[in-house]
Amino acid sequence: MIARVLLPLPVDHGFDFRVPDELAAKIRVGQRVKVRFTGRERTGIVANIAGESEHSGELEPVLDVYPVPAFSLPALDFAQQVAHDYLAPPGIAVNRILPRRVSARPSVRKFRLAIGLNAALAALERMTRAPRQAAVLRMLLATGNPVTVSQLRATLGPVDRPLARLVELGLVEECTPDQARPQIHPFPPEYESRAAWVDKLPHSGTVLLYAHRRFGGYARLLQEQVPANGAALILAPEILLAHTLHQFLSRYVPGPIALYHSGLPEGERGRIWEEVRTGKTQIVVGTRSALFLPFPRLSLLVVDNEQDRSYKQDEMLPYYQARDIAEKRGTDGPVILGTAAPAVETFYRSTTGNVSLLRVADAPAVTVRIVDMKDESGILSAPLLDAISHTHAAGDKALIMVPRRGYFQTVICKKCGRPLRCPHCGVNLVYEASRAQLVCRVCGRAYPRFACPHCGSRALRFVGAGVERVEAEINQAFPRVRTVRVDGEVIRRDPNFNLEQALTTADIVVGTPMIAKGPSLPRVRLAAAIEVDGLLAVPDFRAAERAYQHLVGLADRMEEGELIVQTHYPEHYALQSAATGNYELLLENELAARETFSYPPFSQLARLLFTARTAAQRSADAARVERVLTEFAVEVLGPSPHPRRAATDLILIKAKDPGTLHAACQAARNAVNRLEIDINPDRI
DNA sequence: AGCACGCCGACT
DNA sequence: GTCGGCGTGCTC
Repeated sequence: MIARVLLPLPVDHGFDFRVPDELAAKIRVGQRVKVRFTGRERTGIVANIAGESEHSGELEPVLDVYPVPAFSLPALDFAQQVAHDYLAPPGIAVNRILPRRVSARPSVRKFRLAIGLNAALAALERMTRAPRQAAVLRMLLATGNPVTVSQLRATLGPVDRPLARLVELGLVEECTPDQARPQIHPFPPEYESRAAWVDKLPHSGTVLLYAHRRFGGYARLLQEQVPANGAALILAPEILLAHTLHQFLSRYVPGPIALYHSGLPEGERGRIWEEVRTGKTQIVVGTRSALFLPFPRLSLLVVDNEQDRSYKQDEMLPYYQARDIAEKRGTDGPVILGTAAPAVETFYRSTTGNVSLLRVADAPAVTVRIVDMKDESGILSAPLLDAISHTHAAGDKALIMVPRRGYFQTVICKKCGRPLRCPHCGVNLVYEASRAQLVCRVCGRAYPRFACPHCGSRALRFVGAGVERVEAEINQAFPRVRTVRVDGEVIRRDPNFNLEQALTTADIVVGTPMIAKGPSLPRVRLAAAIEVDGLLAVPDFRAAERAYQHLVGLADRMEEGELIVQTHYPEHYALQSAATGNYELLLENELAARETFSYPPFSQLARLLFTARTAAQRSADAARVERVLTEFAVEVLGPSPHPRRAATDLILIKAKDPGTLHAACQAARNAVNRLEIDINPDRI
């Protein structure tokens, strides 16, 4: 008996190992095993079990079998299919997808009072010499609901000792998973009309659900259309949004709902994985990685905010597009692609047949005003300043979106007119206001004393506004308004950052487009998009579409109110489309442009990244690949240097159909060594 | 991925 | 004359 094992190596095949008799009864396809390979111990996934091997040499024995976590057969097939479709080594893919271990208990531990309210109050009275225990008890009393340790820690500091003592005294107890579930609320009447689309939903196939405020409908779907033996998976593009959706659905849907994403501790992910495989957990809310969970049968699959670029995995192999592979995941019921601003490619598919469209006319009560900046001076237009002061006077909140972090967009030499670039990376430097220095976003080098590297001049001009500069301008114009800045840096420092929470103490949020994602926020009555032209100018064929999506997303963060769009190009179709709610205007213009230049949906794209060390080697590799590609019906663009990654060149290839693209990429892979393949990239 | 094998430049 | 660079190929 032999086992074919997929090891985490950049090769396209598995390796055979002998199964010793004592493991023969135990070993199963999909399990993780320990083997000795090239002299060292490694773990891999069993892809096959067979009588004998075709390998001619001696076989090493399987050393150990780990029964859990394990792939189910369909889940293993799916993972291998994805690896194949995206030309990723199957061993790397399956070993990344399967969690490494299973923890016994949830890492998110919740505690609640073990005694009645009055008894707790009495205990609190007596607790004069244990202030920390008293604080914990007080917080549990105040919330009434189970509280997580991290919540306690966030407000009270270290709580492990007092908590343990309180449990010992019998005043507090740890919740079982069932007890930790929040109370189920009755479905609010105002959601009924928003959820009406549920009755019109087809029972199978891919559905583009073009609607605002979709959460209520999802809750109803989970209640009504998931059979007792079925399961449902709901995807959100980011961890934060998955959290929000999970919280919402947990309030209205009885039964446990698991949350699964890459940010969870490994053992926790393994625990949920096994609960899903054994059918114990039937409803999961998660990010793209949840698509690989081993559901025995899936009755419903939702990809919410299908247009979001976060569905593209582009940090590590396999570089898959979750929205696309969701349709290959296989369900008994429908695959719902939910959005209020459909991706052009998805909407186009709904007009050509294989996706059905369910469109709900329910735009929120937001008026859009486009301000022509040709008539304005400064960064904040007069109408915006006016709107801010009115909003603030009414006690309402505002969101200001700026497409760039930092202070200025760039710094230009007054003498020779060139933007200041990093001498090492060749990309434009950005100004870091807090330390008054220029920094390179690619390599991180800082230039505290700056002069033009080209002509040596010290006379510089700072152009374009970033989030920090807009925040400063608002603080200057409205000294009494409390602002909060939200960008990647803020989130990195505080991963638990919560915009809704921040708005309880702040009046205005100034942030990058990340603030344009998520459900509506209470009391926000004004939103503004500054320097929208910067979004439209991004060198990417999807730039206009993205600008449109950001504007719709920003408007959707208000139940009602006004969106102000500042631009030098007020007649641009993407802005007009967002302002009037006329999606077809965007669609027609985009489709025309993409047909002309042969971009998706009229072609299939792949990016080939050449990563050989020397520039000479990279261009030799690229030339070789170009020669190979002449055999295929593909268009080749480049090579050109990668805009953000040092020592990387890229070629873009366009093909008419996925099959041709795949074959061409395969040939390129075989032609050179240092090559990464990114099929259907989210940016070009 | 690691590791060995193999062919071309600066050194005890 | 060797040490060592990394391009190429293989590992069950």
